[in-house]
Amino acid sequence: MIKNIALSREIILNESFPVDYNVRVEYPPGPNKGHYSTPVAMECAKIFKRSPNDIANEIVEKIKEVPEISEYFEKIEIANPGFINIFISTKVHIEMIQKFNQDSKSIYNLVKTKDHEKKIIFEFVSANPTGPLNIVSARAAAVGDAICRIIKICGYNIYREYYVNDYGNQVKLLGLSLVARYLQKKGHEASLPEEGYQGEYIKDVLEEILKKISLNSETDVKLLDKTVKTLDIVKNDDSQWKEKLGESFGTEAVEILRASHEKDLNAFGVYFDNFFSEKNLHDGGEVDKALKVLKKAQKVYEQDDATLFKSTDYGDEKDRVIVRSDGRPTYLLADIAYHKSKIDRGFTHIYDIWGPDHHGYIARLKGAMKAMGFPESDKEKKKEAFEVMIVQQVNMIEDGKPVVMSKRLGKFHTMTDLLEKIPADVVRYFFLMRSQSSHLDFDLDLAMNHSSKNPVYYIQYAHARICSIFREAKKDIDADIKISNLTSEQIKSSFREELLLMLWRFPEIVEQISINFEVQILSEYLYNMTSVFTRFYHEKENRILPLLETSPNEAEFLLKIIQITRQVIKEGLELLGISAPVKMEGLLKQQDEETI
RNA sequence: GCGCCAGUAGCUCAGCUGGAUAGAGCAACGGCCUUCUAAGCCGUCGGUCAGAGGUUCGAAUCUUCUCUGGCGCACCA
Repeated sequence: MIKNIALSREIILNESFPVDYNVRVEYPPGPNKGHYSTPVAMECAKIFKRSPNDIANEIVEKIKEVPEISEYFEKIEIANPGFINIFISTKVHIEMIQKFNQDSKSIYNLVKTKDHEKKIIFEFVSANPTGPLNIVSARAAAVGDAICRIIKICGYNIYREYYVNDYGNQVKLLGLSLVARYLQKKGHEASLPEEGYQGEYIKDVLEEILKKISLNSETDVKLLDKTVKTLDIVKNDDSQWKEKLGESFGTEAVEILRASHEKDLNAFGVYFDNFFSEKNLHDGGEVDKALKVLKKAQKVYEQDDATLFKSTDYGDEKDRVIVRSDGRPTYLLADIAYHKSKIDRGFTHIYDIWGPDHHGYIARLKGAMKAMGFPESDKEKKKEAFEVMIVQQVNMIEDGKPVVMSKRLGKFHTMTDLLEKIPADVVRYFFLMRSQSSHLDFDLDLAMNHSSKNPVYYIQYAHARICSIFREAKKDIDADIKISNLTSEQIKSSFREELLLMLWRFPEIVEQISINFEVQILSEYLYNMTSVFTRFYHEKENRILPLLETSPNEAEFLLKIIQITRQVIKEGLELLGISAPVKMEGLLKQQDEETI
């Protein structure tokens, strides 16, 4: 609908007001101000040096002259200081109902354009494989997954990737931490390395490695086995031996942890097309290649035996070391190589979601992308072709106090902890309720104690109610209900038009999110739409079962409305990765027990 | 010191690329089950949008400064 209005306005505008202008269409604050409105006259006032009201008048007159456009508008009003308020006609409702009647894809107004040919890669979560997934990773997973689902439903190709930092110092440290735990287990004196990983999970990982050794006889495992068996005769201060064992342990542990991340994410309903290994990047010489590209672009220089990238050329506050004085590449260079691989693999749009501790990193990586010649921006959309989003931190609040999270000290709330306490549907909704770029206080007590008042249940409840009505009416929920002779009176009364208008917004909102990635708009919308539905539901005139006897025509119409409502809730929740239950009995029982 | 995110109702937060009377939920108070699920609905209470200037027809939104809070500023990843 927005598109139709904007389009019609553009036709009109181009005639009398020849200006390249993007017409905005908004939802007005109240029903007396129209169903849709546009401030375009006010925005153009300055350009043409005329009063907004004048311009608005002229536009409205022009619209009235074009019958194929004006038949969609019941009336158009001008409100001070120059808003054009549009009231849509019954014809629009009838056409929209038919549209929703077809397969669910057709509601998104999918016209394949050249824009749909772009290849998008979306990288998110990418947690270090040195410990269990934490809450921020869970948030990133929820947000990234929802954005991917929305982009996909809008007809784009999207590839989901997870970058695994299975290389470097942290892996070594992880391995040495395991060696220390192993020695302790065998009754030797051993202390964790400085900055080592202290979490309890290290012991579980160790057990799993040892189990693997006893079950498996693959070559590298064999090597490990041999090393372990000779342990007792080796002095435990033999650092060379420790290094070697640490390396094997580290490699094994990283794979175990990575696999557990994947498992946790799958349980959360999040899937990836690929897990991209940093180690392969190093082993395959890709890191050196990236360095060569930067050198060729003349964006590197040497200083004190180290190699630096001139990120200041791209607005960074200082140049960054990419090769250390001892010749080892830094994480940044590897990351540049990783992003180079994204370009090499033919992706035209590269999006990342990073954790809050990486925001200082954006400038330098964006600089590197430019240095490698990746297009700066996509002029048609407002997003750049390479965009990094930051998911801000999550503070877990328990008993009114923030819970301290630290991976190194082993005191943290993992994603698994969270999902044990709170159902995945609720966790997802909480993470998707607010914009990812702001801090989030996650009140555990509130999430658990007030779960029955939780907005996600409210939405699911509406879905269950609709399913229940169809059960009671003995109708198939997917039945093709034909509507005939719809009158304007039928639509206008008892919150019906309010609900319909709300429903027509759904594809508009989904499309909007596919461009700006602000997922919380969808959760907000679903809640508000559900609220309008519940009001509609409670109106006596909208009670369907009695009407089936007295006025089947009316009943069919109402069934059609709730059928579409159900379709929107179901698809909307699906885009957020949340289930749409047919019944809510389980929770009802729970609540009854509480009241007894 | 520099940078990022923020400061909106008692609490947690929405408020879309400036637009009309600043919105939800929770909490508090008062109504509504002979009626398709009361996990609900209706109503009441509650705000100097941290503060001060600037831009303009119009600012919670953009901009500058100040104050407050959180986080980040490695030849770690």
